[in-house]
Amino acid sequence: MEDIILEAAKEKLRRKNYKLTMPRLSVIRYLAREKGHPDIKDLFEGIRAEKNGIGMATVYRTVDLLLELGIIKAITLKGHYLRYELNWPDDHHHHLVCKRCGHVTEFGNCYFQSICREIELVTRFKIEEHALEAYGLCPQCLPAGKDYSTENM
Amino acid sequence: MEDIILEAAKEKLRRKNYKLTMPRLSVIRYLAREKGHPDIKDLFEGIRAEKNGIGMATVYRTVDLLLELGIIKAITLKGHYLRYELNWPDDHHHHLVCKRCGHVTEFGNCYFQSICREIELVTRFKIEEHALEAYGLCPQCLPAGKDYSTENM
DNA sequence: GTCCTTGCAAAACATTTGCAGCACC
DNA sequence: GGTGCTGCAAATGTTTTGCAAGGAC
Repeated sequence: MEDIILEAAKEKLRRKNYKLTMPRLSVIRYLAREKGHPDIKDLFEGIRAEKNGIGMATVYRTVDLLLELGIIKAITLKGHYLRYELNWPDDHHHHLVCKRCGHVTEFGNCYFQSICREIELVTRFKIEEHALEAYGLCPQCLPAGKDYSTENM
Repeated sequence: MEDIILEAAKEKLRRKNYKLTMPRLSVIRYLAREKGHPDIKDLFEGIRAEKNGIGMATVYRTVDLLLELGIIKAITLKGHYLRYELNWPDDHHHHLVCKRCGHVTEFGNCYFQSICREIELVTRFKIEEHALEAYGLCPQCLPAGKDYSTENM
């Protein structure tokens, strides 16, 4: 699993004459291991904990590079720092965020493509990508006994 | 038009013993006038230009308060600062951002409610709100002669 | 008059840059 | 041995806080 990403990453780096160095490897490994959509500080602290000596500046530079090469993706959630995840091929999903504990879950059902052309005709934009985030309460934070009705959207 | 928001704002402020002061009024007026989804710096500079003397700290505090009272809303776009807009009642829309010039357009077609319950059943979350952002090229930035086909999403 | 609110300055925090030394072909 | 990469420290940029003075009610 992780190997697919790693091989693809090596290839993308090589193609632009970048090296697969320890910090770069660490960031990819960390993201492959931690499914929790860490932010830049989580990355820094997590990597520093396992392998002392990495600097904050290096994490910023590494993340920028991996983003640019499409090896990782950034997700933007309401009022928080950017969070990062690996960019698996053909993995189209969105995020569901618990307003109480902050836990992030992924969901795949996305019917945006089906209305995309309609919006393109109305706005005359050419749409290239999109992001959808839903906010609510996760099963753990949801008081027991309440049902799952949809309102206030 | 603007009066509706202003009256609602006054009422919400009064109810919590806050006053309708000049900076608060300026932020509301600025957002009513400028449709361009300004960020915090735009607000600061725009307001300072018309009425000298406002401080950055005040803009931060004002925006926080107006957000808390639901008088304005924040929108989170990829890799940029938070942007703000007035919170009109019953106005459900999303944003379409030009990747080249940064221009933000609104669109109203949103069929997320119809799949919301499906996602709630799968994830066991209770969904309370959502945000959808689309990124692409606006008509001005789109090279002439190209068509509006949908791909790479 | 009483609080709340403000602007300014300073503090705290986040991000970027410059650079000498290291690591890897 | 040349090139790119790193960690550190310093510079820069952003947000928050403390506080005395001013303003809304």
